[in-house]
Amino acid sequence: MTRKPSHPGALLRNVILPETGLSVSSLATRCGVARNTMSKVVNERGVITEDLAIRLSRVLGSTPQFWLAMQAKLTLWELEQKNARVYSSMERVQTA
Amino acid sequence: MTRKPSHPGALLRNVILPETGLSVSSLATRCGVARNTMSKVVNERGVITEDLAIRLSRVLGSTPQFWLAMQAKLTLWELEQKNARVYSSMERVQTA
DNA sequence: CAAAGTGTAATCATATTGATTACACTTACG
DNA sequence: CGTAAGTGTAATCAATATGATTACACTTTG
Repeated sequence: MTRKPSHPGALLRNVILPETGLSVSSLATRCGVARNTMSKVVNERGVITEDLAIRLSRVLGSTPQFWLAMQAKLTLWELEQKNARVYSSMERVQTA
Repeated sequence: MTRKPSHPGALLRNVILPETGLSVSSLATRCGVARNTMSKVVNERGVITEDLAIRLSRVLGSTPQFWLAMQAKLTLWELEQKNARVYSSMERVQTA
């Protein structure tokens, strides 16, 4: 049981926006999404979808996989917490 | 522009199911999902969600990230094809 | 003051996800 | 033969997710 992985929005908010000098609004505009959508992500109330991962990578210059992997770590962690019972009841198949 | 990445279902269908001797039905049961859901994935008409990635990793013994990464490659490829115009119209921010 | 940026909420249309149910087909086996 | 198990597939449905739009109130900066 590890610590809760950080939300991609934290990286945007704490590092990338300050570094680039971009505002939430301008990042949203550049990515072609609503300001609201980007604000939710930056404030850790929204999810990085495949589409947004591509858009962020185009504008900010990393790979879509980077953003998706960061989001996946968090989503997987939350799911494991929520469904721990269910998951741990499943048995591993013998690899032969 | 690379070739279309293979669907995770192909790996299940061509390698893992034969290797383990599992049927689609029994894999579905072990994973705790409907037979229908698993059949769609195996026949490349369904998506590996985070939840299913965890279930598969529990039963088959790889990491959720493995299944998600494989799915993501395909999903990203399809998105890039579909929205090529939109994505290529976005400008990269100067890294300073 | 005014303008720009911000967080946030409500609403809405659309899409996704997965269970359920059903049908038809094949294969194995008594 | 017939019966059971496995299969692909489709329709339906409920629950959820996603994101645009609109709106409001607040802060900061010129």
